[in-house]
Amino acid sequence: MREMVKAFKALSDETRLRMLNVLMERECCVCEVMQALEISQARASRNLRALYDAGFLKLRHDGLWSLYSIDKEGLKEYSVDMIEAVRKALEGNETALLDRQRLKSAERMGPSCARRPSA
Amino acid sequence: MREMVKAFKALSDETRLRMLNVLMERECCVCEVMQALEISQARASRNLRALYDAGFLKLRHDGLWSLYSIDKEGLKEYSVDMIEAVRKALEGNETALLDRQRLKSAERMGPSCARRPSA
DNA sequence: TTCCTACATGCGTAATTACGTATTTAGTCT
DNA sequence: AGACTAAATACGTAATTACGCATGTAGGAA
Repeated sequence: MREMVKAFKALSDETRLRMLNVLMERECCVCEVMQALEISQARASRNLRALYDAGFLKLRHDGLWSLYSIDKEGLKEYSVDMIEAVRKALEGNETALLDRQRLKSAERMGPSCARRPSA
Repeated sequence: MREMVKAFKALSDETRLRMLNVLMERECCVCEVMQALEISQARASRNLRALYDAGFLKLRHDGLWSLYSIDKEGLKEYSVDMIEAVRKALEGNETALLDRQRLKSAERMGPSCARRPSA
């Protein structure tokens, strides 16, 4: 769950989407991304790391360089069917289970909102 | 592009993911969601609206009630293959095109980072 | 009309996020 | 060793986001 929030948060930024776009071309070092997007080095480094932490990028080191590339498996995790992905991310989650439970019991108990129009 | 950022932003919040989880059960009015998640009315209303604005929910009004339900088509837009979804979201985008161009021309011109290790 | 309910929203505040600048860390070379 | 380069990060700041509280809006019933 926390994982999924982090993943979506990583994708909800224009700079990082542009980075994915560039990395689709090929594996890049930080300064290539920085030049391609015309952003500062610190900004490139930080945003690449965010994508990496969220599981969307692979990282390998070659001497002085940090080489980032797309982790297709990481991206695909949320690809097949987002509805199912959300459900899966929440189904082991205690809070989410309670949410559903409370929704269902509300059907029987008729709380303050019992007069809800029938679906 | 702005659309996609907004969509991911809407999904990058625990409250809203829990809402999707509950709405998978069935269409709900605001106060049902509010009760299921045990959150305030204002919070429920605002976060449902955020999901709606991002294109993930459908909304119909029945008298006094606002009934939200999952818009499966909206969710599926980002479902088939997220890699392709990102690419599509960016391919008409001028900035993104420039990003790619700069990346490619860097190969030829050998800027300050010309000594990048071969891929 | 008046009252009640369901929902939306304006406002202020606290928390989070993004970024630039400057610095640090670490690999490479002489 | 010292110089140079790629990348990471600490710090301060501005912008954004999420929320509670209070209020506003509108449908329905009396």
